Amino acid sequence: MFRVRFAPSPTGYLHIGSARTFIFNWLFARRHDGTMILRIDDTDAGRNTQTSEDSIFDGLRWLGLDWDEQYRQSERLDLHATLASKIFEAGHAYRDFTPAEEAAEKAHATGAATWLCNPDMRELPREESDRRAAAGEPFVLRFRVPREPVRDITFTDEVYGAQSKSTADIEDFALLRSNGLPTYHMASCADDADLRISHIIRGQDHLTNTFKHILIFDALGATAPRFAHLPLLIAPDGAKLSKRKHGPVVSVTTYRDAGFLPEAYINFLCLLGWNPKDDREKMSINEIAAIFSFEGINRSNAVVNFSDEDPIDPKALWLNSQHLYALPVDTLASRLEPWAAGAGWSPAPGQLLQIAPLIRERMKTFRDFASVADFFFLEPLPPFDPAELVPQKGDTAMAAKVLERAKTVLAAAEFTHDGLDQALRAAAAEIGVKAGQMFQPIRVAACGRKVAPPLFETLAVLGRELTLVRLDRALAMLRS
RNA sequence: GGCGCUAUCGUCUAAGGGUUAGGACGGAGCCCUCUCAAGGCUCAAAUACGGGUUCGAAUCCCGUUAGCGCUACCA
Repeated sequence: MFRVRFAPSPTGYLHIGSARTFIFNWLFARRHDGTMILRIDDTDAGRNTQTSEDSIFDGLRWLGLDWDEQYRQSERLDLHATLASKIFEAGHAYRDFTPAEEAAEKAHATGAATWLCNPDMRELPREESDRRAAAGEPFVLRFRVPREPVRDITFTDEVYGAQSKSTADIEDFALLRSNGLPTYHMASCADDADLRISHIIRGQDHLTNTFKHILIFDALGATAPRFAHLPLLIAPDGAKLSKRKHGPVVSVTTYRDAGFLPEAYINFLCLLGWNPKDDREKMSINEIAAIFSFEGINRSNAVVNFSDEDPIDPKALWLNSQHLYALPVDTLASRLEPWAAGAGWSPAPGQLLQIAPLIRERMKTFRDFASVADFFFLEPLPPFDPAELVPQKGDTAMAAKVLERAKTVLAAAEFTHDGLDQALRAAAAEIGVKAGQMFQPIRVAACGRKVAPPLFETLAVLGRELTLVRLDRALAMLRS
């Protein structure tokens, strides 16, 4: 039985890289009927905030992906302490009484040179260590990285393959801070062992940490899980995505607020660093879950292609439009409701159902809804330049003639696609203008602009009464 | 600095010894067409560099360069 976990630390909002990590874990769990665990890694009390935790849940809720078990690291401190002392008692860790300031100074003094350990502390006799601890002297518990002799720590990453690192290059890292709280390495491994995590799927920034983690699992007498590291998401400038430097593009809420379909956004994220090995692009999460495997994950970082002018990756936009188009009309209509309300409109029952098919291929995201569908809801129309009413290769007189003729024809025509098609084409022929010259003034009169959905369907939805009112108003504009 | 990882069109990627190096987004053009979209077709666009191994290298090896990561009592 496979068990995986997503372990965010609540120190910001849900980052898109974190969201992707969650998704890949979820995919792996669902693919293998495994268990998906959400664990809040909140051992750094100083940096955690409730707001951040809320925004992580908000983000996950929007994505619509579930999990099976949930834990909070701060509620498991006893376990961490117990396992840390187990490591200490087994001789795999020692107390380092060096004051924090002094340690920082020392690290500074050596420049950026590799710091391995403080031999004085590492070799401190147990009796003295016990005595000083009993006297209340603060200490950091450090892992005693085996180095006599030096040996290689190895593991096989599911994505990156065979990995190896010499213990000569691993410093004696901290397990417990001087305030008694576990470090990330300690808490994470203790929980992973206790929760019997079978696969750790996380960002590649943890690849080198894995050697330390294997050391901890060994010291604990636990079998290390399998590891799968994911290539990172980076900015176009090659830097790691950060809020400070790149702004809101790194938050999933940006995409939610931009009117993305969560399923499309998930699709987009999946295609960053993973591919199905065929040419499929638009896929549902379930389609992906059915074929997901580590083999499809590549090893180089992926750029999220945003810019100052456009904070959204064009491919994400395209994928969203594909998902939008694939939505059944009634589903689309109901998804449109909040956006109509957000624009301040109150659609009549069934109105969105009529509008949806006319605008579905004209929206990249829901945010386009307001600008694409406004004329269905605004009455009267916002002011527009009467010159817009003039057709190609025509003049004001032609516009007026067209609108006059349209009035009489539309007063009688059947308001369906075919009825309007026949009536208006016949009218154009009668007054000697081209079809396009006939349609354009009517479109502008009815929609308030030149760019709109196809005329016949649009008029059919608008209805005879409103159409005639707008034709009259346009005619009046022309005459004034 | 040390250690680790990575390197195919602008971007996401396919091709794991033999291909005119394929697809997608974006860009350009054409077609379709009542405008705009959508759709169809076409074009431009890549194996970082240098050495090997091999009959043959994007693919394997070494080096260089570049990027990223780790090097905290952050995660």
